Amino acid sequence: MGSDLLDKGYEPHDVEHRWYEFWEANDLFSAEDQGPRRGYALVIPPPNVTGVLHMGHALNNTLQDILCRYRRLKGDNVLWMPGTDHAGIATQNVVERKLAQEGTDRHALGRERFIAQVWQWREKYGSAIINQLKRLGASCDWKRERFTMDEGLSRAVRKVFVELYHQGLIYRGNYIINWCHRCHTALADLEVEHAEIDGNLYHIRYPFADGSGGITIATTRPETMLGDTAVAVNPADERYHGITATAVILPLVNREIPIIRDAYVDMSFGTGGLKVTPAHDPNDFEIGRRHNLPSIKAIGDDGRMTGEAGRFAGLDRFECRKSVVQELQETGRLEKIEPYRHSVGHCYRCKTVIEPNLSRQWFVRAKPLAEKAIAAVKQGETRIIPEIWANTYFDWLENIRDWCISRQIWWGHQIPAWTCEDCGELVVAMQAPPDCPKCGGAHLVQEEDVLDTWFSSALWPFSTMGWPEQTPLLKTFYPTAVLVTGFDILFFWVARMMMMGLHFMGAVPFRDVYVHALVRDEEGQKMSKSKGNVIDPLDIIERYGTDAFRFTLAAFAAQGRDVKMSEKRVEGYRHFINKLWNAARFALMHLDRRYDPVKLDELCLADRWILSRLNRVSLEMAQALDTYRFNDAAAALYGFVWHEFCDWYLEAVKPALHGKLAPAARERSLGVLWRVLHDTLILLHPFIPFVTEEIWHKLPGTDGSIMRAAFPGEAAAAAPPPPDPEAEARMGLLIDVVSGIRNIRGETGISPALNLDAVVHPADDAAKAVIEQYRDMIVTLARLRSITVTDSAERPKASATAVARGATIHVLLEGIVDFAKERERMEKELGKLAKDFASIAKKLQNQDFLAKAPAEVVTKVMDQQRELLGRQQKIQSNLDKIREYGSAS
RNA sequence: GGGCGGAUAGCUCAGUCGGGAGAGCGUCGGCCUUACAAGCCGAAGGUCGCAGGUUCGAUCCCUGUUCCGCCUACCA
Repeated sequence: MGSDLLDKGYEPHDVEHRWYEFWEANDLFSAEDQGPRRGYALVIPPPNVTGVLHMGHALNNTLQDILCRYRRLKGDNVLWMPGTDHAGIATQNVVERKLAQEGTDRHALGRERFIAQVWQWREKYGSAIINQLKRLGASCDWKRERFTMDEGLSRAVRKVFVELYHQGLIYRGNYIINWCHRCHTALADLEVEHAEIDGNLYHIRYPFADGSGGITIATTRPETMLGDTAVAVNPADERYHGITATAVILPLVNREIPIIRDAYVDMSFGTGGLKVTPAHDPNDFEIGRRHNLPSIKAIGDDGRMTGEAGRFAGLDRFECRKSVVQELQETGRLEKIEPYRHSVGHCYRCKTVIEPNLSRQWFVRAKPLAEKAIAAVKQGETRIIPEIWANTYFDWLENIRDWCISRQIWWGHQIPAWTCEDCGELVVAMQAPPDCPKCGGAHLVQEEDVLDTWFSSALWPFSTMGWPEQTPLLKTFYPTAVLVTGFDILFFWVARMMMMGLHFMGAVPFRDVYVHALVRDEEGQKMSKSKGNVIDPLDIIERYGTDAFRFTLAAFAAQGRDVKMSEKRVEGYRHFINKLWNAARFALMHLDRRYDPVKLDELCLADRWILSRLNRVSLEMAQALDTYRFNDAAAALYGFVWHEFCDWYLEAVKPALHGKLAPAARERSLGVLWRVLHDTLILLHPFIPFVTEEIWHKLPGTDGSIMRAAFPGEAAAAAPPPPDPEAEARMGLLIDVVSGIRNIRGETGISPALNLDAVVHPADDAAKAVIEQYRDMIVTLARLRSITVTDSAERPKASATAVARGATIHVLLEGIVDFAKERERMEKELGKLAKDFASIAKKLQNQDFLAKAPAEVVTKVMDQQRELLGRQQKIQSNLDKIREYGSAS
C-alpha cells in the first residue's frame, strides 16, 4: 500500500516505451550461440526494406512474439532472427522516383553511383519498419539483425549460385519470360498476377499467298501480328484438309508466312486458325520450336515497337494496337471485333500489363529440388499447420516450372558469371576470375543482371546464421522450430526455402510451418489503399495501446479463418487490459511482500478453487500454444482473469482481505492472491508484454524482468498445486446458490441495496456442510441480511425460489415483491424445463436408443432426466403455493 | 478450366470421439456495492445455408445444391 498504488486507469504510452528500452538495455532478447538449454529458433519473414508496418506484419509478428516469449518462459534458449530483405524491384523503384524528382535518372548516374544512392537511401529510411516492429513489442534478437545484401548473406548467395550452376541446376537460355515494361525486367511466373479484363477478340483475315482464299484468325493482341511467323491449324481439322495453299500473306506487313499444322490448335475456337508469334507468346514459342520457325521481336523491352514492326516502329504497344486495328479496318482485313473477357497478367510490383517476351535469362531447374521439398513434408520432417495448406504446397511443387531468377535491374546480387570477350567462354565463380580459363584472355565482363530477391530470401534460415561457415549458431538453431507466415508467400518463399534448405543444409529449414490468415477490414474486404479501408496498426497502437492490439490479434487468430479487424474490437480488449490493471491495483492495496508457498490444507474453499483453476488454465494455455491455437489460449486467459479471478475470487476473499475475518485467514488468502496474480501475469505476458511487465515490477517480491520468470510448473518455478476437482465442485455449488439468489433479485426487480433473507435447503449432507461452512461467503456475494440452512423441504410463506445443483433456495419476499411477477418468473422457468425435459424423455422412450447407445450415454441421459424432474417438481410445488398465497393476499 | 475455404445469436466468430448449441461485442432491465461506469448484477436472443442420405441419435459423417471469398491455369 502507499506510494506504489496504481493509477485508476491504465495508460499505455509511457509504460510501453519505458519497458521496451529496459528490455533492450538488459539484453533480454538475446539468444546464446550455444548452451545447455534447448534451442528454439524462428527467422522473421523479412519485411521489405522499403516497407511500412501493415496489419499483415502486425499479426505475423505478434504471433511470433507470443511464441518466443512463451518459449523463454518455458526455459528455452530462444533465437528470433530479425532482418529485412533488399526488395530489388521495389527499392529500385523508390530510389528511381526520388531521382526523377531531382530531375535525373539512374542511367545518368551510372550503375555504381546509383547503387551507392540506394545504400544511402537504405541507411536513412531502411530501419523504419524495424522501429515499427519494436512498437509492436517484438522481442527479436536485434543485435543479430541481417539484411539480404549484407556481405555474409551475399557470399551465401554467390556460393549457392555457383554450386547450383556447376550441378547443372542453374542454366542460361533464350526463353519466353514475363516482361514488365515499366520495371524493365523479367519476372518469374509467380510474380505475375492474373486479372480478368474486358478486352476484345479481333478476327483478322490472312489471305493465302496463292490468292485462293484465306484463313481467319482471332487474337486479343492484334499488334503482335507484326511478329507473326506462321499461321497454324489443327491437322485433324477437316475445314483445312482441302486447301492447297502453303502460305499466307501477313496483312499490313505483306510478309509471306507458312501455314503449319500443329495439334496444339483448338479446333473449336473461332475458325480454328491460330496466328503464331513465337517471340511474344509462350505457346507460340513452343510451336515455333517444334516447327523451326523464326522468332520476330516486334515489341521491344521498352514497350515500344521495334524496327521489325516496320512503319509502326517506335509506337507504344497500346498505341500500336489502335493503329493496327485502324489499318486493318481500312484495308478490309478486319472481319469483326467482339467483346471478350479474358485473364491478363500484371506485374505484382507495379500492376503494369505483362508482355510475354523472348529474352536470354537465367533459370533454376526446379524439378529435382522440388521433389525433395515434397518428400520432406510427406515424411513429416516439416509439418504444415493447418494441414489444409499442405495440399496447396504439394500441388504447386508437383507442377513446378523452371524459375527465372535473373532481373534486369541494378539493385541486387549481381550474377557471378563472366563472359570472355575474346573467346566467348562463360565462367561462373565466387570471385571475378583474373583471366579466361579457356583462352587466357583478360577481357572478362560480368553479367549485368542481378538475382531475384527471392533467390536470396530462399537462403534466409541458414544464411542469417552464418552459412557457408559451420557456425555454432547453425548447430544450435538449425533446423528452426517454426516458420510463421501468411499463405500469400507459401510459394514465393516457404517452398523455396524448403528446396534450398534441403539441398544445401541436407535438412529442412523448419520443423513446423504455421500458416496464418489474412487481416481484412470489418466487412471482410482485403485492405487496400485504393479502397481506402486500410487501418494503420500504428494508429491503433497509439490510440489503444500495443497490448490491447496484440490481444485482439491473438484472440481473432483462429486457424483457417481471416482476421477481421476493427477499432471496436480493439476497444473491447482494451477494457480487458484495464480490467487486469484494476485487479492488480486492488491486489496491490493489500500485498506488501513476497508470500511463502501456500499450504493447501489450511486454505479456504475460494483459495483452493482459484489455485485449481489457475493450474488448469496454465495447462490449457500451454497446450493451445503448443498447437498454434492462439485464439484458444487468449480466450482461456480472458475468461479466467475476468470471470473467475475478478468476478468470483476477488469478491469472495474481500472480507478476509478487509480484515473482517481472522488475521490468519487474511494471511492465507494474501498468499494465494499473490501467487495467483504472480502466475497469471506470467501466463499473460506473451500476449500483453507491457502491462504485465509494469504490474510485475509493482508486485512485491518479484525480481527483475518478467521475461526472466519461469512458466508455472517449469523447473525454476514453484510447482502449482494440482487440479482439485473437489474444490471445484464445492465452489460450483456456492456459485450456483449465489447466482440463484441474484437471479431472483434481478428478475423480480429488487434493489441491489436491499439485503435479503434467504432459507437454503441442501439436497444432501455434503452440500449442507459446504453451505454451512461458507454461509458468510453466500451472505456477502448475494447481499443477504441472513441465511438459514434448514433440513425442511417446506417452502416459507411469501418467498421466491431458485433451484440450484444441490440446494433449493428461498428468498423471503414478504412485503418486498409483487407476487404476480414472481409467478411469472416461475412459469417461465417451468416452461424452459419442460422443453429440456421433452427432448430427454423422447430419447428415453426410444427403444433403439436404449438398446444401441453406449451404456454410459444412457446413464448420463437418465441422470439428466432425474435432475430435471426434481427441479421441475420443486418449482411446480412452489408455484402452486405462490398461487395460493397470491390469491390469499 | 481445376482446386480450396466459409455459411452457427443482431454483429464477429469458437465448437478436433456423432450424445442436452457457446464466447466476445451489441441489445434490454437494474445498479456510482470503498479495484475497475473502460465497471457490477440480471435477462432476452439460434430450423447451426437449403434438400436428401447414413445412424438409436447429425452443427459434426456422406451426396447433391445455393450464395460468398480465395488460390491456381499458356484456350488464342
